Amino acid sequence: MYLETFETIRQALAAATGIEHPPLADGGAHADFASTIAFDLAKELKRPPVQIAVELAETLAGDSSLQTIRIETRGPYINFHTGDDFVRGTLSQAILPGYGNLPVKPERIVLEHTSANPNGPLHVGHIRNTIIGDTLVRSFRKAGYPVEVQYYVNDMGRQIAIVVWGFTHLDSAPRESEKGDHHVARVYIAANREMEADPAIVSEVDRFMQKVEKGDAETVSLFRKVVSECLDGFRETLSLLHARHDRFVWESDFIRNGDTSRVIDRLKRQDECHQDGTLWIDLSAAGIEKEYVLRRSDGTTVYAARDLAYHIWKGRNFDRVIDVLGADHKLIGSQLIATLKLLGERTPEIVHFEFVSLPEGSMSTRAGKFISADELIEEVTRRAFDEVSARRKDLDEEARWAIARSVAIAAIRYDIVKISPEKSTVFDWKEALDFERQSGPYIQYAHARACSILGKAGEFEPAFTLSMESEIALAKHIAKFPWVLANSVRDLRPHLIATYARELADLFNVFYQFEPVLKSEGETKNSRLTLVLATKNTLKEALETLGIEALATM
RNA sequence: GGGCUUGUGGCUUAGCCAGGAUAGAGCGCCGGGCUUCUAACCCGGAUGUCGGGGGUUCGAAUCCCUCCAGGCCCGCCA
Repeated sequence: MYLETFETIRQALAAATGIEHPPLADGGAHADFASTIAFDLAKELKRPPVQIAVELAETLAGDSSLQTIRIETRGPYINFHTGDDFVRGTLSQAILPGYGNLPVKPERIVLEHTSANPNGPLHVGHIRNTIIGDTLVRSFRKAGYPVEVQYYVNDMGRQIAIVVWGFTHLDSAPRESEKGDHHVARVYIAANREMEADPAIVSEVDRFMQKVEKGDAETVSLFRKVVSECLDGFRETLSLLHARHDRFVWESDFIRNGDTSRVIDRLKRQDECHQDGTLWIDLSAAGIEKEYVLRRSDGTTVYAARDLAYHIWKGRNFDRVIDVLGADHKLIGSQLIATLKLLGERTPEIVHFEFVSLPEGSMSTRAGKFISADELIEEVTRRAFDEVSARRKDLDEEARWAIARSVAIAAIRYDIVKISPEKSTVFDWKEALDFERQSGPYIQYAHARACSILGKAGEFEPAFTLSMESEIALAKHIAKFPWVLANSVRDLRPHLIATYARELADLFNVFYQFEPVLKSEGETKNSRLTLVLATKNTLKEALETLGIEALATM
């Protein structure tokens, strides 16, 4: 109802003023919708905006498409108030499964996220990428787009060569029940220590890199083995976080299939391409002064070259290419885009997020300075179990663990997604372990409360007569869900969904506090039950878009 | 040094791109509310030079300039 009503008013405003895109916004505390168009016209008509607003309001009142909308002016502002039909329309949509789904679109999207180097477990910085990426994937799918999710496996970088050196030169047996990614990290950290002590090892690592690029079978299989071991660990962690990739794309494939040398050959024909030892691209025309090196003087390619091949492949197979990358990739992201433009290829839309650091400083896999996602999940789950156990003595242990696991992921995902990606953050255990307001569990709890009421109510006849302030406010917020989803997808900003879901839970809790449902009667009871069902459904859809389970009980 | 980015009550933050009506929340603090649909809840109170300064505008947290502070980047790493 929100999107439709918004459009109706916008068109009426356009018709009344002749302005093609009249300003119209959410009315906030003042109204359902509001326009400041009188300010714009005041300058043009050289008349006071208040007068213009009054006249415009009169014209709009005569518009047949706005019959159910109350129009008033407040000084120069024109405010629009929706009526009963808006609430009725909203609730009848919101009680249906899949509420918020937007029309199916033909554009196919490939979205790449996480793509951490397989040299150690995912840590609390990496999962910011995962959670932003996965929430975007879910949002896009709900918004009607077919999406393929890819993980780009950097399987031939220097870090992996270091790991391989460690596996072949150090005591590298896995420990009892050690996850593959943690095992790889241990060897990687040890190998780095050895390298610091003996710089001669660097040339041995270089040899591994040359051999893998040439396709030396034994070396390739060594690389594959350690990378696979690490990826198995990643998959386990990602699955705990409810993030799923459709495809893992291996970087080395773009060497083997010739795509990398093909893109370099194409670039050689460009004036911007220079070969003086290294092969590099001059992107100064795009405002980038840094040389974009694609090939080393020893003839091996660098990451950037393979990344170009990967992006060309994505661009040719999909209509939109979206990458979620850390802010440290901003420069190379713009270099990548500038080079793809040079070649006339499709360019990616890149969502950058800022770093997560620890109170003692930035994280480093090499130095072993990080909090792994696995540790985080384990600790938060333990705390959630204590919390559930304290509240639900009626449940057996297995049931409590099940709720705790779900609550823990809700807490983690929400804690991360609620912050705008452009803010750098310092990881804080206290916040990670907070299950109260502005948390994932808080929203899950509102959903569980709604489920509880509906479970006790049994069958009922939908009704739409709402009159209390908290009822109307809740219904009007439910109306905004498709609009918020559309904005989130348009701006590539998943945290809008997080904010929305929290506000919805807030409004439901206020309604819950003041208006009894099961103890009310007749039309009022059915209307409140309808409102509770609509809320439950919207909370569920919003939570699932955030990758959080909508628990029926907790 | 250059580039990008962030700076909003004690702490965490929304709002900024597409400028408008008293700057929203949460934590913490103070005071209330469970024989009532799950208190992971709700209500009330105190707390703000929206980093500083200048500018544009009828109007600036929002746009521009400048300064200050934090983060990130500036590899033949990825």
